[in-house]
Amino acid sequence: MAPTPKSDLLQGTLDLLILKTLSLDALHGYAIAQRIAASSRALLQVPQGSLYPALHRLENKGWLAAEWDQTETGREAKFYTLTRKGRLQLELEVADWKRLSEGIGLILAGAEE
Amino acid sequence: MAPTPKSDLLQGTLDLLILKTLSLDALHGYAIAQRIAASSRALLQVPQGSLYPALHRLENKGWLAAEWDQTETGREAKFYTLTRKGRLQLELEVADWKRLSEGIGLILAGAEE
DNA sequence: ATCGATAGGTAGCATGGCTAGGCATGGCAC
DNA sequence: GTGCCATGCCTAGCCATGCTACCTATCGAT
Repeated sequence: MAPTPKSDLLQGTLDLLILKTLSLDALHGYAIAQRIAASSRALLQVPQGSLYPALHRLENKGWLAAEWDQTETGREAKFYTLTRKGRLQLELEVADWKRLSEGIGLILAGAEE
Repeated sequence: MAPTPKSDLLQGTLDLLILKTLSLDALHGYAIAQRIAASSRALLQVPQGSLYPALHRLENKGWLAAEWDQTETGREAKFYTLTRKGRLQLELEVADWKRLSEGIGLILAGAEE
């Protein structure tokens, strides 16, 4: 499949990815990772050991709410939804990302002054 | 000037910025920070407490070489140049950055599957 | 004389993702 | 029927990296 799956992403982007993904659908953790991989055409892959701690972190910050429910296949899973604070945070992180990627883009383009 | 100068950038991008900046010119540390700010139209700003340790780190990894010289204004300053290894590393980091920013772009665009 | 800009540096902290494990269940192939 | 893979959740401990907050020194302009 991908020539270099290359697991690690940059610090700080994981929250953004999770928040954005959950802004479209309430999902359980495992499905979040799948959705991120699918939506990014496998460019980004989130290892479980990064995902679950991140979900707990975001929940502690009040950006996500969790509840146990059943998946379509009848299994128990913890579903996460964005809170109002989470939506605000998502907007902030999107803005930060745009600033950063624009800045880096300028520099990589070799813009002088 | 910028509404939210917002100091901190994402972890992992600093090396890329330094390497790219030095790929165009040999510069001393202080000038690197200025160049990054100028090239990014002040979107990105590197605090000294991040910059100097990073330069030492990159030098230890063999990606930069340093030597003391004089600035145009006659001051002593430590000028850094990219090594061959540094150029290779730059290519890697540029590729990683593209993968990441493309991936995030897809997700923010709401691409499904 | 003093202040801002130029130029370099350090110590210590906090964050946050990774590796590497573990646990449990369900469905499918053999 | 049993063994394995996918699904689903989790934690401990490490380590890399950038940040804040300092310090030092020189130079030019006020």
